[in-house]
Amino acid sequence: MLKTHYCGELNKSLQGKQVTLAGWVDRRRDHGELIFIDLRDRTGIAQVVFNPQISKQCHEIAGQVRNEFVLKVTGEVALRPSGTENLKLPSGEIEVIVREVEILNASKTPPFYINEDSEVDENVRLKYRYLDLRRQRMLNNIILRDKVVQFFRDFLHKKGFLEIETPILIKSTPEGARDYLVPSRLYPGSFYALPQSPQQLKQLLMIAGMEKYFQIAKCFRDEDSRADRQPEHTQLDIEMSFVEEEDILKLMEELFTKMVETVKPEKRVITPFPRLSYKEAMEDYGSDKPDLRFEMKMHDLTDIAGKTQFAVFQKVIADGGSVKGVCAGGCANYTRTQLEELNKFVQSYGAGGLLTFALGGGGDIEHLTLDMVKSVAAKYMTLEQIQEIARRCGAKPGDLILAVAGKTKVVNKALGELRKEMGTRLGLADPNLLAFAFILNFPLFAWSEENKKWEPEHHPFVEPWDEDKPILEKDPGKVRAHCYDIVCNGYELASGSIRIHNPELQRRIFRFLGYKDEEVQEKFGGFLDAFEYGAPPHGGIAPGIDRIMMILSGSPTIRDVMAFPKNQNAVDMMLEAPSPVRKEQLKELHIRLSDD
RNA sequence: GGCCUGUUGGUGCAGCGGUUUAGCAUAUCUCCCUGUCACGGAGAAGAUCGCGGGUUCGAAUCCCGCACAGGUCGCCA
Repeated sequence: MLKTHYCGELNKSLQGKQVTLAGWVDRRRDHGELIFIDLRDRTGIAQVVFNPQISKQCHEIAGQVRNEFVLKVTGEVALRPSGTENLKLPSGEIEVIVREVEILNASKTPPFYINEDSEVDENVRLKYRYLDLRRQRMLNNIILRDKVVQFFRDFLHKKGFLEIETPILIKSTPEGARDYLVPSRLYPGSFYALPQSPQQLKQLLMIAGMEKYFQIAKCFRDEDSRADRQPEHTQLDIEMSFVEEEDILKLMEELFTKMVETVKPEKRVITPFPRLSYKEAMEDYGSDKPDLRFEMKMHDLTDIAGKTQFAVFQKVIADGGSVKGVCAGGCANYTRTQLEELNKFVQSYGAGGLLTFALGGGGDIEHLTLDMVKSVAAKYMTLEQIQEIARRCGAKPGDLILAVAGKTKVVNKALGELRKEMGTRLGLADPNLLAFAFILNFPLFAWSEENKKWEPEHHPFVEPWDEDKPILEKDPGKVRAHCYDIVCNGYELASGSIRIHNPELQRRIFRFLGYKDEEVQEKFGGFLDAFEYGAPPHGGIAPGIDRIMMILSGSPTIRDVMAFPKNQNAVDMMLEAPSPVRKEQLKELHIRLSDD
């Protein structure tokens, strides 16, 4: 090794020892005679001092050094002169008096600051990702990620899981996201697909008798990116045999609770994790991934609205829509401009507009009078109706009720987003709280307006509830699934289900979904055959590691917790991928490009 | 594909129709400096204001188109 110690591990106990450090110049402070250099490596920063009276030669070299030069220095660890200690640095009580220095490599001036956490255009950061990763915040994220993954591995191994790799070149499946395809050289016109998840493979591992499987699995989806979505991401993929829904939930609760205790003990977790049905989540928060760090529930006001003379309400209700509201505490004094901003906000999610009731004055809601209420709808409503709305929303004078009327789906989306927005504006979400929750009782099927048929809400291998099996074909919308999500702070962190292991039931589901037998055989044949050979009851789940990291590290995007992410347009700015390939490569793959 | 926002020296920002020779901070370069730690001081250099049109006596500034980026809707079993 070119070094005897790491910068971050230097402290008083090494006083008088000779050490050799190697790392990057974080900062240089040149006082003409004395030169101080903050030498940085993965573990931290150590101040090294160049004194011409100790070594004239070293001092001269230090004079030529610039930021990000790679240095090897040897010298004695010494206590800093009294009064010059730097308490901000872990190694701030000591410094290294340099007697030998070697420039291992020079560096160009970096295109952005490495040594401070300033905003930099993300494209520049991504192009020079290797420099971006030198920055403290990025390094911390990478180190935290390592700890988390290490924890998962240890935890699951202790629970008797086997870590098993599954192939990356697999078969394209018809449903779900768009596949990334890989052309086959040996079979003209045929393609492999990259896994959207190792779903079928992990189920086959259960049939193979592995009983408890996990994998840190790369998953690929050729869909548009988002702040929390990338073309490729990593899942902690888990599958177990002989389990019921409750077993998986218990395991996950322990996994996440202990993970946070281990890697981020300063974060608060509420146990047991709250359990919400999908229906409750949608009704109370307008989302299947509610941010439960604060309450501010949505309340259904449709029945009260129906009794008013307000035409907007009448029309919406006649069309089968709903009216819902939330209470923004203490916001009655919002200005016209602020309200207009919120109005625009809900409109951007497709709502017709935002209806507000500002409840002026003080006291309690029983003493409210009409002239204390500011709302365009007030003149079409009685005081009693407004009071009823206020009571239902839990509003008191001084509060602002925000209501949206329209199609139920739009109302949920728009008001749900507004709820989150108000939570942010009012600082309701405790930044140290990780509000985990299970979302349960998903419907097995959802009606597709687009395709005019029932489609699996999750995927076609999900086990329906036993008591709902009789009505599977008769009342498909009512069939509940053994499907569960884990949400945290407004993100979907994991999704899983108990799978169908009975081939007869599986065939029945496919028949119901409108697949012809040949079609099923062609698309899932190899997979389904396996179920004829003693498939154990099994189920699993797959937490998204990148999203976990986003939340744990407080990062605004998934890109900040991945070493080498792609930008929103799925381009790797550093490697410049994707890129055209040579004609011969295409020819070998039997691919000809079309002109359009 | 739609919508919103942004694009000004290396980086981050200001300027939003006319003394702006485009300003500030920081980085860079030169010189000075023995206790700094976001060291300090003096000076210098560095920008066809994303691209292309248009409006105007005059455009970084207003309008249109395009490109790129971010956010989002659709999409993501």
